[in-house]
Amino acid sequence: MDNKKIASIFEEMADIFDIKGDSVFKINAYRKAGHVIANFPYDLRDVVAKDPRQLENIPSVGKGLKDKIIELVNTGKCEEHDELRKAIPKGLLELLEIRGIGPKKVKALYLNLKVQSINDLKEACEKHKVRDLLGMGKKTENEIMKAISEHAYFSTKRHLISEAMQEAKRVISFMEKCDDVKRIGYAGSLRRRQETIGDIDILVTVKNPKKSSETVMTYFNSYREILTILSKGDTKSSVVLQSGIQVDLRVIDDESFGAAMHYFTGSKDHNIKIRDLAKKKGLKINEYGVFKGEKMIAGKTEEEVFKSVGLPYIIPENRYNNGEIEYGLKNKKFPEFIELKDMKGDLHNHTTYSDGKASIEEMAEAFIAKGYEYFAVTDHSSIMAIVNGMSTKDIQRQWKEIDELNKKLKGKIRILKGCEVDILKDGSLDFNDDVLKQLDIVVISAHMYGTLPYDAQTERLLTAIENPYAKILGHPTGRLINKRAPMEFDMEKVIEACVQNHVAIEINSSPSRLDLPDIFIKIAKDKGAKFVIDTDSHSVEQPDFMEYGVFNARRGWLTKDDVLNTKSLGKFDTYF
DNA sequence: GCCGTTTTCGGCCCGACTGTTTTCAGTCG
Ligand SMILES: Nc1nc2c(ncn2[C@H]2C[C@H](O)[C@@H](COP(=O)(O)OP(=O)(O)OP(=O)(O)O)O2)c(=O)[nH]1
Ligand SMILES: [Mg+2]
Ligand SMILES: [Mg+2]
Ligand SMILES: [Zn+2]
Repeated sequence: MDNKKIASIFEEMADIFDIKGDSVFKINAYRKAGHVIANFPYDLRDVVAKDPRQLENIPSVGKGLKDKIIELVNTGKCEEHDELRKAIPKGLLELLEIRGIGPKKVKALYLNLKVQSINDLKEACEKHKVRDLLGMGKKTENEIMKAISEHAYFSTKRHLISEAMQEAKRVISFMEKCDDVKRIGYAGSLRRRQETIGDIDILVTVKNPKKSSETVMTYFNSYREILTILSKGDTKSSVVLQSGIQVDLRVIDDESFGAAMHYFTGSKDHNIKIRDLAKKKGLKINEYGVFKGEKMIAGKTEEEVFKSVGLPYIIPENRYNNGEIEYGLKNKKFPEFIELKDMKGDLHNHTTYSDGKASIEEMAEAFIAKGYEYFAVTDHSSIMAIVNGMSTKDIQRQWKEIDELNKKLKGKIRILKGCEVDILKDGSLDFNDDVLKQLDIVVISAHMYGTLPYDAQTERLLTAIENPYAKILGHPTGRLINKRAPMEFDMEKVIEACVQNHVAIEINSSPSRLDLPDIFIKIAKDKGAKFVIDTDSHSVEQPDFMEYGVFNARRGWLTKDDVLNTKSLGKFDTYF
């Protein structure tokens, strides 16, 4: 019963309350708690074991949910949840996945037509029974049919940020060709640089909405990659692209740029909190501006919006209502978070010596182009035979090549000798000490035995971290977004061991890893950890991934000083 | 169900689009 499971139970309870028609505020409370718990960095099992009263300090958890969490942790289930599940057929919940179908329609379809699954719904539409229900008609039926086939065709998974970003840039360059567009930019989770992206949100401003919005919308809907147009109005249109990703376009008066960008960047929880603050000050904030009565008093820039509620500018990466607003109100100023330009090197990369696609020299050229001072070559160790892991002979041959290249590239870049050495099942490392002690950089990574039980996994990682040659803990959870779940282990213990043993924690920038995950970065910093931000490059293009790691580091409140590879050679090795 | 610089009750963000409606509910952002 980990945090994610507890969160999903509260979210499911919210859905069932919703279908039953319970209080919308209670439903929101369950949903919010689910969301907070899914992103809560401390393991609730530990909180319950140490001091269950602390649960009430979690925002959105009060007396009621505290008891439910305790029940879930101790017994593995929750009585009220079980009763709710019995109260409705299981298949009703999957109906909510269909676009345009919400709790009210689910209830009506079930009560009137005995619809209990997506299949039932499809049949009901085909037999034209849905159109007879109150509030539904022929068009509703058609839309549902369309939405069902879309649901069957496209995966419901969230998108990698790298892929969403590419798609967004194509849409934006198309939209830029429309003369009526004044300013354009991506918003939503993409602008917040969230680890995964649900859809692409794009904001367009125009000089004269009355004159231009229709033109802009029509132009948008002519984009050749569009599969379906979901909606089209004066200010807003949603479409689905051939690739299955949804694009939401919002068109607003350029005078409202700041308020619109703030609204559309979110997150939703951040927006709600900001609007609530405004309300308490006698103001109203929406996407058009900040209003005192009828009068717009701010909204040209995001800074104005924040200022109206007493806040300094908050970077998009941090807009989650998970502490940034309280901090801003109190301190009026944020730390200077790390930036991409602070990076001086990359300490985890692969070459043709294992599963990389480029030679050491080609990688060196790629990093020189980035303006770095140094990079480490860290190919796989021998147990990773499936990715051509290196034997001792291989790595010795590699050292020779690095020595020669370092002579050749002197003054341009410095290549460090390293290895991504596998953590074996017992926590020992996959090279002997003779090899390890000659390396500048030892990244220790677990690629195998990812499904060991919680305690065994924790012990294994601790043993590896305590190895005197270990320098960097590579992609700590081992997750592959949408493909492989993170390993289960005691994250707090692992972080603490890294701090004690002076092992830097990697923030792996590869978009399918993003590991250490963002939610743990801040608690690791608070425990005194040092970090490296690496790309784990396997080709000359992948050094570009660095920005994704930096964005996550910013979300984790890291400054330059927290990250070793913002320092020059010789300035960070003392940590290891 | 949660929460408190209007503290233990009475609020809880605010708005666009669609389809069906004759004034708005449902869904979504
Ligand atoms: N005030 C307010 N703003 C919202 C609400 N829902 C969405 N927004 C704003 C903030 C969101 O970041 C933005 C885009 O909505 P999305 O549904 O696309 O969410 P977002 O991009 O944050 O995450 P995603 O990766 O798409 O799931 O619209 C809401 O209920 N209230
Ligand atoms: Mg979005
Ligand atoms: Mg969206
Ligand atoms: Zn690697």
